[in-house]
Amino acid sequence: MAERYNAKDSEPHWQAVWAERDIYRTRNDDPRPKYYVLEMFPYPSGRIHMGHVRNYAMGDVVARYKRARGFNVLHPMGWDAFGLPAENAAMQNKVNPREWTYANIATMRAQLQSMGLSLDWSREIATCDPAYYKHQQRMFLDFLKAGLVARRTAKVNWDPVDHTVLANEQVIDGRGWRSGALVEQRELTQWFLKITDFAQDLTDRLDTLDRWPEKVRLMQKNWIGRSEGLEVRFALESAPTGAASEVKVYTTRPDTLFGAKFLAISIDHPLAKVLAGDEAASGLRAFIEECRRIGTAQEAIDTADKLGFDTGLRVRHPLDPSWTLPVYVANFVLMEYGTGAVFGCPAHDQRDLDFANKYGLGNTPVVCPPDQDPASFVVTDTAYDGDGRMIHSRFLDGMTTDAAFAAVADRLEAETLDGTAVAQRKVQFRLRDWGISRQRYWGCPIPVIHCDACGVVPVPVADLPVTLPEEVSFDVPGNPLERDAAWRTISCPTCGAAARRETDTMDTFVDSSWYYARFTAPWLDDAPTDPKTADHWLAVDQYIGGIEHAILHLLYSRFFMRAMRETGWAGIDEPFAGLFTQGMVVHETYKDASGAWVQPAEIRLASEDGTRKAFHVKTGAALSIGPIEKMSKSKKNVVDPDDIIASYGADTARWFMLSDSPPERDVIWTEEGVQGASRFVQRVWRLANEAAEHQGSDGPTDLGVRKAAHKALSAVGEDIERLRFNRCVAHAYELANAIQEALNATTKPGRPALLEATGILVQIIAPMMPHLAEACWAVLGRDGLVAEAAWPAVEAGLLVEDSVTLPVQVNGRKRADVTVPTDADAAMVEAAVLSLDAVQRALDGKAPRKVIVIPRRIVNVVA
RNA sequence: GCCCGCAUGGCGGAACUGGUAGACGCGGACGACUCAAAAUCGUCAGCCGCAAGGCGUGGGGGUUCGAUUCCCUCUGCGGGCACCA
Repeated sequence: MAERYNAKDSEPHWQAVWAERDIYRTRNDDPRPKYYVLEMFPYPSGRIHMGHVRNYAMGDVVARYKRARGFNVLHPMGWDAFGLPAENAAMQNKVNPREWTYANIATMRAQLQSMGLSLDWSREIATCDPAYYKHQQRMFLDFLKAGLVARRTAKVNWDPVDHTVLANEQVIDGRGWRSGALVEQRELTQWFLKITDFAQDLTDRLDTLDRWPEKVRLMQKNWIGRSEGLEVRFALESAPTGAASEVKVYTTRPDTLFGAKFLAISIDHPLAKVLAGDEAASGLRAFIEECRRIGTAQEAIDTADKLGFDTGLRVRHPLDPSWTLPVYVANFVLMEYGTGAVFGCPAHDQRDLDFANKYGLGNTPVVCPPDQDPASFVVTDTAYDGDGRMIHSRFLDGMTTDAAFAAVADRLEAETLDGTAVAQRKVQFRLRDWGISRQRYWGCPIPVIHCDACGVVPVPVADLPVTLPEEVSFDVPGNPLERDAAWRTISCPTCGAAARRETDTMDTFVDSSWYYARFTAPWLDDAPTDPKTADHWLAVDQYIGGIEHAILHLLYSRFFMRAMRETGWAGIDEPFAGLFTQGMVVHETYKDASGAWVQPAEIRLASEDGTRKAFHVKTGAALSIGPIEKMSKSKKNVVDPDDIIASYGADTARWFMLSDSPPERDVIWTEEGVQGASRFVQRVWRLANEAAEHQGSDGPTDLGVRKAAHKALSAVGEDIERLRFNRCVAHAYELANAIQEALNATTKPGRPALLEATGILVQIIAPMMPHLAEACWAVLGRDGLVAEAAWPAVEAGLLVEDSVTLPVQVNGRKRADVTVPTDADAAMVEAAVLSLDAVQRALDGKAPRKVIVIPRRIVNVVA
């Protein structure tokens, strides 16, 4: 009798063997076809959590499987190591952010290594390492030279808790993505990466990313927000001094131009500023102030009423100069989108209708819905924004909305005002440039110098990296770099005069926008990448991570790859060919009688009267079982991977993470489920030992167990390719059941057949439970390591049966089964079916009208 | 408000491009082994019904010889965007 499998001894042993033989090191000059599998690298927060275990277990299955399939697999790991938590820790615990970060990295690296992941640790990178970020600074300078960087004053999102600026993508529901603080709008001079230069390409190429989840592509598409419209010039009847003589308006609905009732401009529109500058315009100034007061907090915008201020100015209608419209300054018009001015067509835009109704501007419907009578169609409280036929629109009457769009665009593009076209077709995007300035210490310094004489001067490449000062204090809020006079002060590289360093650091999303490219040659000292090597490995064949990066990291990386191509650091533009977004790890919550959360480690579960009950381990007190939620410290429903690995082993944790739910869905962590996984570990170990000891020549059950093995092998291969790990697990269980059954049978299979089947079982589970597989492989007497073994070939002949049992339906209702040769033709099957008693009984004397035979599936007799 | 997605036993889920719904696991019941327990092995189990049989994939309708799968509609849940002109 074999002893119980002891993961605690076995796992470190095999990890040492792998490390000693260095089998996961990847060579760039390996001639085999490449496969790059990557999981989103972690932020070194302190300890890994179950989400990491799930993510990295999935990636490891793919890496190990592809290796067995003969690919040269790149599977690296690193650390997204800059960021605010290090500064917060510094403030709270008086530790240096660098020391804090590197200590966390050491802890987490050991944790990941205890999982037995097949990672090439020789390529490990940390983004806070000057050896990494100096290349990032180099690329920033290249981008600057290539015109992909802008410095400008803009309204930005200010997080008052973290004391820093946030990009639009980092504001969730009006709050900072990290601090949760209500974001304010501030006008600041900032560095921007010009992601909008690629807006069209970023949206177009989404269609080619056929191995991305549809959901993510759609989210990015909506975020980029491409729209086609017309930019129309409205001439002012009389322009105030100092202002332009016209107002430009961007519209996606030029077809509704005859329904226009007013023009509205943003409070930040140049015309509004000119008007507000007038001595007498105190009313307008007060209005703008009022809007600003309401407008700073995002939350207020959601509930704010439409407010307008009549300027008294009028503009000429572009299609009829004798027709004039009033010009309002309105709080709902955004300066950042389009031209900062809109024309209001109340009948066909709800927002315009609300505004018009409030200020008594009326409405004229110009699009008649298909189911309405043009003579009687009116709009009162609900705008109609659908398609239809044009009415009350002069030369457009009777046209479809699409035709009217084209007709208006054609006419206004042909007409001129002061010598140039009245309008032109334009494409607009919702996407804004990526503001990367952060007023924080623990980030990559932006490598520029501010000189009073020369302006903004790039740091010479030879002077890179611009490193962070070692000694920092966080006694006062704000950016320590700004207070560090010694660090800040520098002479101008151009004129030599006293100058100062840029004290903003880069958004940490910059760090993670190119790490996948750095992994291809992380040892390079004089360049971010070797472009040939980068192009060899990229795109990443399979990228795996959380859905929360659907826009942020994944969009930034797509931009960065393009910027790297423009500056010669790579030749491709899409970094991730295959993307998979995994679900979260969730867990039940528990509360004691006082309503305090209790963590799972302190829980004992029991079944009483058929219902699950929870008790406190120490006090024995009954606890209430609450809803299943994402693991979080606040709800205390967290399970520590270290605890699980210590008590069950890494293989059990990995197996359970892959087993219960489809990988894209949330998985519920349960104690029972882990125990089930643990039982299976022991079961495989027992089967391997029994098989190794099993004697006997060929037996009658040989074919059965071999068929089961090859069927499972074939299915698992297919399912790993499609990342359906839960099905792989099910197939492994089925094969184990079949082997068990063969061993229990009175006439047992022969030794060779049993060893073959068990060997296949071991290889099937190897990508998921590599330590156990290695131990079983040795027990079975196989050569070398299963981690280096080739994936076994499926014997196709074993997948087909000689005969099949088909269900027989009569009028769609199952009445019998029929067993026929697999290659039987329809006529033979039909004859066999009609001779069945059950079928004749069901037909009840009626003649069959039709017999439908779906080969190897089903037979349906229609009477 | 707009745009997506999802809904299957007590639970997690499976079902290839329309072809036996409920694989596999968890939980459950029973049996074997044991002085006993654990572990292990085996048997059973969608629901109603003694049975024959009937009903069953959120509700209603449709297409089809046949629908968890396709179409329409309603309900519920989840996600994304949200003054974007």
